[in-house]
Amino acid sequence: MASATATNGRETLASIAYQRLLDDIVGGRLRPGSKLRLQFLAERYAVGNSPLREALNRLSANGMVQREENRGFRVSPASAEELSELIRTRCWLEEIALRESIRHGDAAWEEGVLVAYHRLSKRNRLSDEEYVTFDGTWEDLHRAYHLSLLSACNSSILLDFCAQLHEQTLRYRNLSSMQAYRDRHELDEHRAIRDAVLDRDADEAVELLRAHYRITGEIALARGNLS
Amino acid sequence: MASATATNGRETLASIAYQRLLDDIVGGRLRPGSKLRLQFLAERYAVGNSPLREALNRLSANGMVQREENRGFRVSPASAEELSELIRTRCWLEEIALRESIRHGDAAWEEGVLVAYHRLSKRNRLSDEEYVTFDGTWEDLHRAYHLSLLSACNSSILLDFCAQLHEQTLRYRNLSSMQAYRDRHELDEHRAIRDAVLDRDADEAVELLRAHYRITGEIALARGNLS
DNA sequence: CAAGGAAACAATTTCGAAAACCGAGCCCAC
DNA sequence: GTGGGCTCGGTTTTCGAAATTGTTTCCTTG
Repeated sequence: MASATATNGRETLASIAYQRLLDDIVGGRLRPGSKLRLQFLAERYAVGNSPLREALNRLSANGMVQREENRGFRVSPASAEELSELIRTRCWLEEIALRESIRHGDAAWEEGVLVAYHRLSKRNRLSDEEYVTFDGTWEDLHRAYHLSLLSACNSSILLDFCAQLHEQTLRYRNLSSMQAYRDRHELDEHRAIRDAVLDRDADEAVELLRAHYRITGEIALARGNLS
Repeated sequence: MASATATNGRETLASIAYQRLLDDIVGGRLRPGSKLRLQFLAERYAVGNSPLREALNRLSANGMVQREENRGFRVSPASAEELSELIRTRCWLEEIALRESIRHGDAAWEEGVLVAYHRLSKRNRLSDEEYVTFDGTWEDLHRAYHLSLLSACNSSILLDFCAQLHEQTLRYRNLSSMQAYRDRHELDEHRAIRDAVLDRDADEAVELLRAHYRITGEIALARGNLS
């Protein structure tokens, strides 16, 4: 998510805290708007004061937590308005990135899309228990697939913004009841997008991608309990 | 720059350090790629270890400094490639924001643009010594003007991204020799953009804005000493 | 002489405690 | 009754030192 960060050999406590905080916020286990007391977090993650503050400061810079001077941190609140703004913005940015990718992507990019889709679809068919892998969770594969579509846009900055927006919308998704997604045939949508992309049909691909996000947003809006 | 931050009454040392670091990096006084030793910074800004680390972590999340685990921080390197990527991305994002603003902006927005341009032009004509004001430096007014153009785009997220890109390009501008900008008639360009915007001529406004950024980029590229 | 490894040094990272701060409750004057 | 100031508990913010990690140097060994 953070492009300006090279993860070296030994991980630091601050980075571990960052990851776990991000997971808990995106996963909805830390509710929107809730206060993040340092003592509570220190017990929860078994790390000290300083690494926690570093992690929280990083998160505050990309919008996951809010900071108020001398009043500590809280999880960024969630609202229907912000969600629709998020999706609107995401559609704008990903349209650009996707068109550029389709225009400039080479063979390696095509193969990357293909592989990312393949992994996602495999993961989709198999249950968690059957499919033991190091490729990561379904969410990881899903993120990897979507970013692979955009990865040839020739702007790591734009790609980074898109990744941030992905994370933000993922939070809303996790906040709404998971049952809402039962009747969704996401894999079909993902396949259709893949096909349009590999056909280099930019207009079609963009339309499918936007519909994909619109539907996600509508489901989250309809069934979400945002507080 | 950071939307998720409410600046309350009393300022904290971390925020002061953040501001001063940002100023020094954007202003080019801390060279791209140079190591940011904590002891050095602590003396320079007369703050302790912890607030510094917090500031650096915030900056690392929006790309101004790079972080390497267990190896500290350094100013993000600058390169001709990154500059052109920056400008390309900026043109994409601001085109969207400007079109949306022109489409949705109300009377208050128009007046905001007008006032922002007025302040900038006033500052332009007068020297620093004559024009004593609390409106801020030329750079502040310049930023305020450009953001006012986009402010009615109905996406604070997009606006935030644009502000980040503005800051990044400002750094490149400051890295190149200031003499390079001598023959530039920026105010004319700003006025032309303003007029097109107030006429609600989106195509014209976008074209002028992109040209504005392209020229800035070319000057910085031609005359910049980026290391 | 090259390669490997221990030791000394320098920097970052983390901890524990001190200081500063906010908010609430309370008292008192008006 | 009401408003202003004061203290007090809880929290955040900051500091100084300890622990950890990375780096360089120098010595030994093959």
